[in-house]
Amino acid sequence: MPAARDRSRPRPVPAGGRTDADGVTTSERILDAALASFATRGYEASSLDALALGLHIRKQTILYWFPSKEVLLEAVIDRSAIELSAALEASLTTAGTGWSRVDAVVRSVFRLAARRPELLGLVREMGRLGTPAATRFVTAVEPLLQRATGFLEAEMDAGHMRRHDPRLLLLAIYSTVIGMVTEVDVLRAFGEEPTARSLVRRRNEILALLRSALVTDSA
Amino acid sequence: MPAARDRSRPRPVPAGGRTDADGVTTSERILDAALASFATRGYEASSLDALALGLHIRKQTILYWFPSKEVLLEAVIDRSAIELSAALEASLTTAGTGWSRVDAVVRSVFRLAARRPELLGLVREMGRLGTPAATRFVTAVEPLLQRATGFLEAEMDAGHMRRHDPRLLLLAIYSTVIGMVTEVDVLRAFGEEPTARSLVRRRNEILALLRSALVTDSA
DNA sequence: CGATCTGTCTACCATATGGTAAGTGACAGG
DNA sequence: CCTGTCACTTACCATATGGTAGACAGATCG
Repeated sequence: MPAARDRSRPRPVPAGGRTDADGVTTSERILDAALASFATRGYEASSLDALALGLHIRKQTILYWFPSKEVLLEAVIDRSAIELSAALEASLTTAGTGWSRVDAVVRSVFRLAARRPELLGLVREMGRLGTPAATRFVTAVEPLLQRATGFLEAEMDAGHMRRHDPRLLLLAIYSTVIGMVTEVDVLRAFGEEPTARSLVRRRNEILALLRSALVTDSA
Repeated sequence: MPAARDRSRPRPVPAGGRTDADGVTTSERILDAALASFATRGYEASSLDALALGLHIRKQTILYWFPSKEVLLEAVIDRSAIELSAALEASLTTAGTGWSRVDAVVRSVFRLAARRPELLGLVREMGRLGTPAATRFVTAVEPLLQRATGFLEAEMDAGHMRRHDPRLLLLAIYSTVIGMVTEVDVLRAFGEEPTARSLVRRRNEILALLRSALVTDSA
């Protein structure tokens, strides 16, 4: 028997529903589809009807699990933030020190770009969604930022990396990587097709660039 | 008497209209407002009614000058591409050689970010607008890309810059600069308020970063 | 077996949106 | 002065959108 849920108001943060053939709950399927659509078409351009159509479901079912489109967005953001954090945390804990750590994180972001591009697409969408949504996301990822700036600062203090403002440096790295990974159309304009091969090339280019920008003597 | 215009179909690329107190034509005012709205709220989220309201004009006036929302978008893109190209071309011709040239271009982009943020906002929006619109924009800016890659390649050949794939390098620079200039919310999350002061700081950070990444010996 | 609850669906609705059709006033030229 | 054109408006319209209300089927449980 699943845990009892609030009955007065529908349900704030649902996690259940009828389970389909693969054992995936309805609300999960909705979240997946919503993430994909928000990340590519954008939030405003994604209609609940279109979402429902793609899921072979009626719009009302979506509104049953997520009482409004905005709540759905928040749920998508929260889930994505968790998944993103988990992936990065994992790569952080297994990584070594110094440059190899930066290397590992960048690689893991590109791996994510290959495996779950929607996640990074959503990150890129954050900027457009404006303060409320973006704040929600950033808050969730905040601890990661702290760790990262702390690490960079330590490396600079130790003389392993050229001195920069750690926050701004991180911001620059973030912009570069996200851009290189998500701006498909601009990429195409630069003659880069969105293939796996091209992705690897871009990853290596960024790593080379960052390395010459950051590393002072040995790794 | 203004030049005669096509009478059968309304008009493909208008440039006129009644001139307001400051001598600005209606169609110009529409383009201005549309650019601002597209760049901040996004294309899909910008409604013609809202646009018209802000201009103290009826929606039909917009549709009189631009027969559809999409045509309006194209007009905005075209005009912005021209303005952007002009600004960059100008900074390119007055700039020297080697690193100082890169420096000059980056500076001019940041100057643009301060003076006409909507322009860069629109550039950022291109990615989301998908292939048709993005293609249009890129096509218009293409010659600039050619010049830029050619320049980078020459500098690398001359040994003034570390060797990288010029196209990918340019793409990385583009991503970084655009991100640093437009991602206000993410910026805020990093503790950077969108002030002029902060903009200068970010500019200098990027310049320092690029310099250590690119320059080999002397400038 | 009957009551209840859960998940989904059908039936609507108010509003907003892009767009069409048909005016209306100002003004220029014959 | 009259006619036509230009710039802009009022009147509509079809469609799409997010959301509400309520029915209905199946499971669960007393």
